[in-house]
Amino acid sequence: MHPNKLTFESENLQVDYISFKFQKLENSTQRKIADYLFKLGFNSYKESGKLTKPIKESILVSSKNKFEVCFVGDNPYWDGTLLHFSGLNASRFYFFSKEQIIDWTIFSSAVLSRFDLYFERNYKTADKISGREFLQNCQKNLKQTNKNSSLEKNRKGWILKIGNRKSNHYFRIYETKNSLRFEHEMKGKVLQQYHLLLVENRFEEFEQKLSYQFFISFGKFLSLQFSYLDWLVLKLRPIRKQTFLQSALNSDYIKSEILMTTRSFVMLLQFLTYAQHLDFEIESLGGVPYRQVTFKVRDFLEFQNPTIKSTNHYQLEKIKKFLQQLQTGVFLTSFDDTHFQSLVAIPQVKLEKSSKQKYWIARVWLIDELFYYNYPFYLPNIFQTKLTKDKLEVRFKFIQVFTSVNIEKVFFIQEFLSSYSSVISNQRKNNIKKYFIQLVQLFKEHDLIEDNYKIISNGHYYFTKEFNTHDISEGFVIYEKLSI
DNA sequence: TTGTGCGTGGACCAGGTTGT
DNA sequence: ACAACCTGGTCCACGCACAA
Repeated sequence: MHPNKLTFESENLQVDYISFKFQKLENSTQRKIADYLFKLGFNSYKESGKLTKPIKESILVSSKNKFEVCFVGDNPYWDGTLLHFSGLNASRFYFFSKEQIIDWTIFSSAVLSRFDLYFERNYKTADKISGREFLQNCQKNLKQTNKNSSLEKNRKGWILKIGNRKSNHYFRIYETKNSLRFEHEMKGKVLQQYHLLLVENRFEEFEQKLSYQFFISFGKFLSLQFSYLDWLVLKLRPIRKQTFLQSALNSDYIKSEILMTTRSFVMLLQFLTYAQHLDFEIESLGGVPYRQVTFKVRDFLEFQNPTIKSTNHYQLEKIKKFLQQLQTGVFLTSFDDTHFQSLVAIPQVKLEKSSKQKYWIARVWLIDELFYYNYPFYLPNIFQTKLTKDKLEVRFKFIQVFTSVNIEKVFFIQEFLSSYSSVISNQRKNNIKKYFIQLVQLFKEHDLIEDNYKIISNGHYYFTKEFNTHDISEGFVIYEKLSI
């Protein structure tokens, strides 16, 4: 399965409601549908849409059947009929659809009219605020926009309703026993486009589109800094609109501790970016397609750092060592995501000197899937230049903190400075702080961060619109901008 | 005079809201 | 549910100011 494909299963989305509409449903057709669904385990009921408290009448019911559907006819302002599958009934019906045992000719006069999905976010001990406080905060933010919302308490707990029930997109976030449930209700024209995908069994596309819609919709009006939305941030990063920078450095989530030198790790990041644009041949090893890329070692050196001569023996030697290290897999553990780790596993590296020419040629096998991977981060390549030790460490630290899960990025400067084993002068400390600020400016120019920051003083965080070196002696905070 | 750059307003679209 | 209506946002043409 393609890693960039969103499926309900991979995204942990549950189907919670499905309904179909019939512009005109004859009794005979209704009977036929009821019979058909009865055989699949669904009891049929009917209701009148006119009554506020509808009475459920049986059409075809047996105690053997565990599921049910409801026909709603006799509507005000409209003389069609709706067929509702609620909760588990919907998820059962969708299961049958995916197993391709639904005979869609029975439903030929029906159009998909509503589809609900939900995501369940379990409470975690690290959550700083309660679910209720989170909902209150969400509502506070929503009030500043023109979206209408209401926060109510029902017998199960608090529930935040967003949008108009009648509108095409309606959202509810509510408490359950040990989770928050994020529910999205889709209706109308937007949904009707997907009707064909469903009845033609094009589930990959169907689920891809609806999952995408689900994440984007929630992302549009929720403030992502809350821990209850950690799952959403992870989903949105790879599918957001990324302004592609020239020679962007693509990166996945990097661990807060890496077990190698900064220079080697930076070289790996550069190599992953470099390899994207190389010519290749596909070869299969044990059923898995690999890309065999071939390149001159000196070309990679030039890509890595255009300011040094590509014939620099010392630098070439370092790259060769690095390439040989690649196949040992020591780099993998520096990435947080296990799936990504498996993608950057490199089975083989070959170095050879062409007999006629004088340059070294490298052949590297990379998993082909890696090249279709939607990286969560595309960053300016801030390493393509000769860097002093301090500059390099600062730049790497910056990338490392930036490629963390939370959209709030906290830089502890004091801690960073004290990690130096030797005593460092105040002037040097000052320069280090300057390097950090330069990077903040650079990221701001690339529109990768919001323009409000925080500075840390005596352990407290203060909002600010700008800062300079003496404001950040303890540290500072920036916020990643997720444009969707 | 001509070309460039920027700011304004109107057309258009998508989306949500309202009335039946 | 549907159509009519409203709204906010984007895009582009147009025109103005300014420099070459």
